[in-house]
Amino acid sequence: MYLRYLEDLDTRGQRTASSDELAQLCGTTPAQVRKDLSFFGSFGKRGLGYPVHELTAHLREILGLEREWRVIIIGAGKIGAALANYRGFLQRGFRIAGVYDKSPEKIGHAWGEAIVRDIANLEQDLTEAETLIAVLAIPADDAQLIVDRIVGAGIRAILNFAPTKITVPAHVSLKSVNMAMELEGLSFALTHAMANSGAA
Amino acid sequence: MYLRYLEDLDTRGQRTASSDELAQLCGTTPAQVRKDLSFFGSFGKRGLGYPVHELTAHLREILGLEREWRVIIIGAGKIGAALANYRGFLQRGFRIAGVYDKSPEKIGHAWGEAIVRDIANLEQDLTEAETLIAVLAIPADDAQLIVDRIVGAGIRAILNFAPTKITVPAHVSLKSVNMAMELEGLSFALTHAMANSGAA
DNA sequence: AGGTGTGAATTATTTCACAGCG
DNA sequence: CGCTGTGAAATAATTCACACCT
Repeated sequence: MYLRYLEDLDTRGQRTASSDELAQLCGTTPAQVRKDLSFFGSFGKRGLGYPVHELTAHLREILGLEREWRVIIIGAGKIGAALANYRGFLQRGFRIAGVYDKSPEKIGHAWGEAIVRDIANLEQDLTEAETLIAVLAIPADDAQLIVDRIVGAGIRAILNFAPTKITVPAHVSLKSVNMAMELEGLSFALTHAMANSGAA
Repeated sequence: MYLRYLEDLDTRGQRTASSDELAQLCGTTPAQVRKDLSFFGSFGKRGLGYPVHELTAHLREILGLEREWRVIIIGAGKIGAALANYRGFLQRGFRIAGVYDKSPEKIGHAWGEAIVRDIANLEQDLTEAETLIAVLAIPADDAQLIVDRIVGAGIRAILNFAPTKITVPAHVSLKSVNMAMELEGLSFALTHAMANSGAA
């Protein structure tokens, strides 16, 4: 999050930013900003704030964004399409290395830059070029099966959009996004008329 | 999350579930399950566990899912399409009440059940039928502007997919999903080879 | 003055452990 | 017995507040 706003500031040519300013942008507190950043090092200058450009580079380094990551998308449905076209990915060093599906109607069709490949080729393709990240955009039923396969084929991180729990070995990182659950959270908030201070 | 798994158990005809079992399913601890549920009431039976069907109903009630929510989708791009087609929404009581866009090529075209409407009609439409939830699937640049408009028109909860911070008044609930940020989290985990225990 | 880095104090969350009910 | 509900204990996260640098 800090990186996002620091990049904005950097683009606008701002040289330094105080913890106060970053807190405002990110919707948190100055103390929080200082604690968070100090966990990784001592980047600020007393009396001045944090050097925007330098800190941006530091955070990129910390997040492992200096290299390019090959990402495969599994599932050439609507969600897969949305993800493949999402500019944010390329801009931040994530290259769509392939899109896979199992349905014959989709295999072979061009898809943005890529061509939809048969999911049967997966293991083969993954051994040819190191690909560690997979985005899962398939129905819930197939999810765990596919996960086991891609983990077996060497995938080390998964971003899951299938609305189901999936299990991975300890050496694999997993993040899940469940859109229905997000809406239910909003339903709860509306039902209980809770306060919200407008954070992002 | 509990609701999701309880519904599964209910469908399979299971009558009761212990905090141990729920913890296993949800990837948490039995103590956590009991604390969480006890916050809302005393649903379990000692020696037996929680009555699945009954608890499911309680949670639906708590989450405000007994009623139907009208949801509008703003932005008829790829992400909007993915969301409009997402079954999970309807299954859980969220009815797509309209899809809006500003681009003339898209307006008027059928779109699943709905027809893409001109975003200029927004205020009008919203006053005709109570609609409190909006899903934002538009580019970052337009986001805050649109948010101000829909909030002005009476929207009280927003699920934001635009990769930018948006600000809302205190009475409006906001959840943001930032896919690039999720991937960056995975990049960090890979770079630092952290452990992960396979939670959902 | 202006603003970081960081121990100490506070507040929140999670886990423990056990009394008590079915 | 088995398993919940819940105070008490242990951890974790956030905020305070101030020494210290520029």
